[in-house]
Amino acid sequence: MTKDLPLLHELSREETRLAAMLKALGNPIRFRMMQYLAENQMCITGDIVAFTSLAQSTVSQHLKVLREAGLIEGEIEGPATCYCISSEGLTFLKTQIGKWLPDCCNPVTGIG
Amino acid sequence: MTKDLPLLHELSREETRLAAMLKALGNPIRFRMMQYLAENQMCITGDIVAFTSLAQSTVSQHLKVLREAGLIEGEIEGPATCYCISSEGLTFLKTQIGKWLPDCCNPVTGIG
DNA sequence: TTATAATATCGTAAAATTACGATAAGTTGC
DNA sequence: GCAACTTATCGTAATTTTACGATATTATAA
Repeated sequence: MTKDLPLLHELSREETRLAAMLKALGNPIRFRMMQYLAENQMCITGDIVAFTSLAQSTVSQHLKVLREAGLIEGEIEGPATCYCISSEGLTFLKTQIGKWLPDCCNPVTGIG
Repeated sequence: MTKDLPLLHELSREETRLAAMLKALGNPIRFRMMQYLAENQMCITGDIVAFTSLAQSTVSQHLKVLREAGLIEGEIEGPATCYCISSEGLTFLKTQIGKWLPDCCNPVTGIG
């Protein structure tokens, strides 16, 4: 599962999680899905399928990527699955990005 | 160049740029390269090649991705190229992520 | 001009991602 | 039990990404 990076040292656990989140969000469709989930608070897979005009299996696959990255949470609601944005995940993302590379290019002061 | 998203509406210009940055940073090697550039303020391609144990052409390709995402800047210094983190780019990234999905899961208060 | 040095680009093979249809798995109601 | 409904997973083709060696390209020095 964990591939060796051809670098002098590995990323920390937190850095690895952050990079995985960034990778998941780097896909425009998943990026847009997150926005849709935020707008609607929560929704079921079928809503997103209707929203995207993608095949149901494709949407389910994208949701799996977002879920495994810890960006969304899914709960079974009867025959459907109800997805919502993971508050913990989004907080982690914003916190980590906010303090990322602090010695360089501070976003408030511009000093770095 | 611009692919149509199979979604009800496209991403804005800023959202598209943000997604491209996230995609570039989603690769662990490029993520690590950014850290290395931040640690060393700036460095030439050869430094990163020695740092990573990747082929020179591969490193050059990754640097191109980071540069096209607006995350780093390269300046020709004699026969070499001197790279540094783009202050504007990193500021954009942090600012955009900071205010992304504001109606959901505020990182400070947790209300949303 | 020639040689050296550093990097970018080209061509290509391997790996990963993306998307789809088909199918399986689960829940609800009869 | 069965049928209807929703979603997840499987198998697979097309595309993209990644990595490499080989080859330009550009700058410096003699």
